[in-house]
Amino acid sequence: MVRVTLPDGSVKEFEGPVTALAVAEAIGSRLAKAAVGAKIDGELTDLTATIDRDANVAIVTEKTREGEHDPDALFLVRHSAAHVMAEAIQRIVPGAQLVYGPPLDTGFYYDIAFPEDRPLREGDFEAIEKEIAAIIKEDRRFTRYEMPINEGMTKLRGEGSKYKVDNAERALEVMSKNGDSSALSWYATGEPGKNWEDLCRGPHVPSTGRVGAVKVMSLASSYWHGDETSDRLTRVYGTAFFSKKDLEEHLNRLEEAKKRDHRVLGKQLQLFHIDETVGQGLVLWTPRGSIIRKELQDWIGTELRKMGYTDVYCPHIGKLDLYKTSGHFPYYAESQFVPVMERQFLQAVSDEGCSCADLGNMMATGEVEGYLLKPMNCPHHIKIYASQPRSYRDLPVRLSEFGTVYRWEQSGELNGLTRVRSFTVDDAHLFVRPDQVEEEVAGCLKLVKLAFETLGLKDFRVRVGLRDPDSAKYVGKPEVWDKAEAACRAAAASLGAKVSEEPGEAAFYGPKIDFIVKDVIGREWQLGTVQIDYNLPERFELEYVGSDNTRHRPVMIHRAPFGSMERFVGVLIEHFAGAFPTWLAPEQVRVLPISEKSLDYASKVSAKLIEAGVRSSVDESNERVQAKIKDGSAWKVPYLLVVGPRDEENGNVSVRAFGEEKDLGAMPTDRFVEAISEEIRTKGACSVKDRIPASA
RNA sequence: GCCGCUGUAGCUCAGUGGUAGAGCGCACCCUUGGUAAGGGUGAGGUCGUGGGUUCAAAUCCCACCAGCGGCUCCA
Repeated sequence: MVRVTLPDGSVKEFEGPVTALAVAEAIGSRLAKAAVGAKIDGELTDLTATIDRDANVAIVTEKTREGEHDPDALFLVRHSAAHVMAEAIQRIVPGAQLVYGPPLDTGFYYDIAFPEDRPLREGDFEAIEKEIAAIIKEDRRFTRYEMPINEGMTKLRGEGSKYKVDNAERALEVMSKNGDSSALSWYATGEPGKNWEDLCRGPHVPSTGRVGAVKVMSLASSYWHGDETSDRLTRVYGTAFFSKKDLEEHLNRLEEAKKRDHRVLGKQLQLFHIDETVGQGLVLWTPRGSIIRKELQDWIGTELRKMGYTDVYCPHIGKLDLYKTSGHFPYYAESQFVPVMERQFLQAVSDEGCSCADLGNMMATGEVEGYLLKPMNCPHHIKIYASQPRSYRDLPVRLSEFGTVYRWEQSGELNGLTRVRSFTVDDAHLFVRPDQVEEEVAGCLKLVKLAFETLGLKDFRVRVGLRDPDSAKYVGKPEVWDKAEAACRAAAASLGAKVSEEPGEAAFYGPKIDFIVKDVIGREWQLGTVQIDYNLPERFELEYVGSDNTRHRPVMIHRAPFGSMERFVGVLIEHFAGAFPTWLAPEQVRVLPISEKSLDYASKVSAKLIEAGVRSSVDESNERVQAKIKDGSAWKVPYLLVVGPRDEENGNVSVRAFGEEKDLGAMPTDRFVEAISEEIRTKGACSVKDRIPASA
């Protein structure tokens, strides 16, 4: 007797072992038809899986009861689509060896080793999709079969794919760790031995016909086991849905996301420019983008003064010795710009024909002195702290600077504003007594929260970056690290957001709390960060005099609520899709005269706004107002003021707000100036729109 | 850094061995128009850079530079 408990709590009893499909049938024939898989005691399985003991069983169908895509169903369809695509590709390129093909959040990929003389090209996509369509049409059953380990390994070795042998070995390793069963499993699409098959743990949808719509998306390269010294593989990305309609919707969403891409909008809205003549990853802030950056900077600066920070300014370079003490040089030499060498050494080096390695060594030993473009601001700030004796009464000392740093990122990593080689950190370093750490960290987190909340950034996660116990790249004693990590954990827990702990993500000098957001194409970027550091104070022998009149070591807190201005603005561009809130908008108001006759009045209105500190301009073009509106909308200007003789007579402006289809009606110019000033001052907490009665 | 793809007018893109194209934008003229494109005329490109093949190269080949998608890295 097998008792099956269904998700609604009801129980069905069966004489003996049953398949999930039989359970579905017992519930209803429509459900059995719609079923693509099952969840047995929480584990996703094939519909043909046997239930031989009492269990909780849920039948997985395409959509949930609420009509949404079921993530488990999507997993099944994509995992199955990966098989179908692999078969299609092997039909087209017979020598292609399959490596690994997992489902992803948005689709799936298959890593494949292609013969050198027959690489896969994007031109092959059409043919692959045609084959896929044919395989789907054949509607062959996904058939699972198992083999004992020895027999299975013999079979795999006989087939001669080192990748599959390796997959099996890895699977066995995991299985033995879990004390799991002792069989390898294959899935044939159709009949084992007759049709195409792949070593796979499953599960899959019942048949290829259930894979509704597949699209081959892109090609990329990868390494076997992610190891760059190992085989290079071709990663074929695809996505799959149960229906063509869902696939099309997904592709449309991708199109829409592309329009929000900060690199696209940055060009379109003239927010920044990256010029290959200036250099890769070196951002030129154009006037419009500079306004956004400066508004953010002024705002956070005001908040910092309220919180007791003081501003400092530092040069962009420092002597190698400074960075030897801090630990940046030579350990991070590869991720920095090469040092600037003093002239006399350069001369000597060229005369003596030194190699790069020699030079590196000489710089490391101090035989040759040079300067480093600063990869971080902390060493300079530390020296400001150390420039005078400090009493416990002076602490915390909070030094802030929008400091520009330089890092030699790998060329393949550079990406618009989000990964660059020169960026400005909204940096500050707090030198605190040990008893002040908790409160000061809390203050830093409060600031990050304020920044994120004001801008409406809700979709982020918090990561506590801990040290990797197996790595030697960290400086400082384990006890000190334990203390700092405990402090980070406690502070993060107080945030009330989803927090994950990730070993290996710490800075080399200490653990950190990072705020991470996703961009429009799903890539994650670290923005704000708060880091507790017991190590640099040690390395630089920082001190303060305590109430006991003896010397003590301060603790440092590194923090940057935005992270870097470049990355933060990049993320904001995507967050707002280029339509910035009024207080940040490069152009806040554009006045559109109905004809040349109203040009004077338009200029007067605009002058009034500018006088009140609003960024305003007049569209003087020889166009009809319709065209001016279209143009103003394209630039995503928050407010367009249409003015004609009618408005001039009454001292009015006719207001049109970005994103509103209809105009909001006329209002006295002075009142508009007042309203928008208020909107800007409150950073959008109140809006011009609230003050205008909608026009009839 | 590695693999793949791409590079044509300010922007988006077509052209694929035989004298360089479109739309938008820009300039000028006409139009003086009340809420998402009024009309006309014109300027603008040694086809990313450098080599090579060819009677002839934007087009084919090689190298480099840059961008894109990944991988790897990421203080």
